[in-house]
Amino acid sequence: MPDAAAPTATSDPFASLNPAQRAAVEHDIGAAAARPLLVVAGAGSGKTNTLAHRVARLIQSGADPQRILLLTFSRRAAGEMTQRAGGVLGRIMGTSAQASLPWAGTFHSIGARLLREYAGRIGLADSFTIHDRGDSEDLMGLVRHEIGLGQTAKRFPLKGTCLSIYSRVVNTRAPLGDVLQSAFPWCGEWEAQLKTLFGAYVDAKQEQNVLDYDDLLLFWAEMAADAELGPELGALFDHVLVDEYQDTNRLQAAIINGMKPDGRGVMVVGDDAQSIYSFRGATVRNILDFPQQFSQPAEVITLDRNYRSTQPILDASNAVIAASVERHAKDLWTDKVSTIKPQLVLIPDEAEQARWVCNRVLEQREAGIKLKSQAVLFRTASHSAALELELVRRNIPFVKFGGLKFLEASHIKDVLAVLRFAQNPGGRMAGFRVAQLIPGIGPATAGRLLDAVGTAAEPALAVQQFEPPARCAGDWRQFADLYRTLREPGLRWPADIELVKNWYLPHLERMHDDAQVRATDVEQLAQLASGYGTRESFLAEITLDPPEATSDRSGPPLLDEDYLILSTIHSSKGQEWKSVHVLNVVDGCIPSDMATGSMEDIEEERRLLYVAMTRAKEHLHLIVPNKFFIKQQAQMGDRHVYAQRTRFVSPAMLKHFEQTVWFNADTARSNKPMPDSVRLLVRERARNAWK
DNA sequence: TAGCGAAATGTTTTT
DNA sequence: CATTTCGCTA
Repeated sequence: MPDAAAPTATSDPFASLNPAQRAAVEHDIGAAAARPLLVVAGAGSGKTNTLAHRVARLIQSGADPQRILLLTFSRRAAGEMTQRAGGVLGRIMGTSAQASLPWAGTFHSIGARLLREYAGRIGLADSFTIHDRGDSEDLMGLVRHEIGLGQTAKRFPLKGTCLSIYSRVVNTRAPLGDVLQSAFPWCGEWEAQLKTLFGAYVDAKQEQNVLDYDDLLLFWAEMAADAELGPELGALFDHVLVDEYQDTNRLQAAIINGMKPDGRGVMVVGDDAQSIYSFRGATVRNILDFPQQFSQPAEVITLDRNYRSTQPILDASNAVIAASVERHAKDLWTDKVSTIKPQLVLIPDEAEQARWVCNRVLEQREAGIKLKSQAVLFRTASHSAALELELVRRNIPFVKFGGLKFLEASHIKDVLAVLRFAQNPGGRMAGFRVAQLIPGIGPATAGRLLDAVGTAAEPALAVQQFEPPARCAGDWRQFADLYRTLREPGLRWPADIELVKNWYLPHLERMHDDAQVRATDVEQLAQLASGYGTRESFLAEITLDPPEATSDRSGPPLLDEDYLILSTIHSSKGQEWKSVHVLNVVDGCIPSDMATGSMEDIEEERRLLYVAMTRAKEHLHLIVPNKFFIKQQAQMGDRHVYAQRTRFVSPAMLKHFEQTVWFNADTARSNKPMPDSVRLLVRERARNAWK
């Protein structure tokens, strides 16, 4: 986040704040109880900084850091906030001691912690494991199959769709019928069957002692709504601070409301203009309605001074967002003058787009902007494919955020499944996967095994005694021994993962040609694991906060090495760069043609473009390829599509942009030859990365 | 019933 | 196009 006014060492650490930020920081300090507070913080308005100062100020005025609940969007944000608050605190108290905020984290991770602590009280075994999206889908698929929805006369929604519907129902707290009508109209006819399916799905989860993402919020909300537990939970915390409030859903609002019905000590920060997670059930209504949500009205403070971008960039961004329908009105302003307007670059096609971006990135690098200070943003992970090829061809190192995850690789899933099965023998998805790693064991045998384990008092014993088909007896012995060891109480983490690794590697070798590469990943996972205290916390954290960046073929960039940032717009949230390129700013990509169904969808796409644009500090380029390649459904095959500039940049807004038309990047290159020195340097670096 | 080869099928964003 | 699902054979 923007370092608004980076506080300098002065007698008053709050002197650097502007009046609005200061008002937020000082809100009801010294009063008997803080009234609820909504801070509407525009992009780049020093939101993180303000929140960190607020936390420091609370602690300074006597609040107990152990009793501050700080809910952030990602763990990275939580870490940043803790660190900054610690910094401010250090200056106040004259110590360098870190403010330790034990209750800082995402809704989901805090939920997992609370549930673990309260498990006994709500009839949950505390050995529960958490299903990630993939596991949840698989379980949904299994249940779907079991109750015979697989072969209905007309096609029944796929498991992924079913899970999306279920998740939306839970997160929006809306009746199934409404959700189907508004978000999944083509599934409307299946309402009754879906209801049965979801019931069975919930039963399966409970039987197996597993929770999915939604349960972490749902169970927490249920506790908060309980007459006895709700007040008890609320009493754990004197202050509840929520970041990125525009991206919370109704379930999350209910959690806050249940814990703090009078809104005492509740402070939320967000920007309705940056709400981009409605597909996850987030509703902009949360922030719009917040002022009236509690038994007493909330105070509202608006931060509209932007410390990030130049005025021309803000002018263009303001123009884009001004067209949206409902919002807390605010126009961002700054005193950063500049004569450089954002560029709107018209380009023939995607290949030229990739070349143009590479040229421009290198040019800017020559001009002193490090690769790390430049980012390329796009709506969909696959939009960067052509660019990635070009970057690799030119040996420009990059790291990509969003899109495919480490966690989704099958070999990583395998290893985690073994650990999960050891942690929670009732978790069938994990057990099912693990058993089938052994050659000779398929779905049927695996099913028998799980039945045996499920009814046994001592799971390890059941595994020992299980009799698989004779031909896999040897492999089976090895697994049974591993499992027994993993279940032994004396085992000290991370010894577990070493054992699993040794057992798994031979299987990996047998199953995959590229076992080498995969083994490296497993090794990496083991490294990661050693950073956690227990198997339980490792499993919980890794599913709730997976390592997010994937750096493909350009080689693993060393930490201190310079590399370009590629990111989906969603993953770019809260970040900033000196120079930002936005790819495919055309109708069909932004707004995505998947999201042109309702007006709300389109509004969200507009905000998405706004978020992308407001990431830029000095240089902003919106690139509009005239023609782009589309991998369409079988109907017409792959084909080129002629695209229009996005509808969100209307003709009236063009005055805010400098338009550039690029017919052919080859000609362009001969006009502006790319300096050889750069190419050589970058190549050398890339090569050195392997030495 | 395991495991392989053939056919269909569908594509956003993420905790 | 690449993954998942289906159906067949050993």
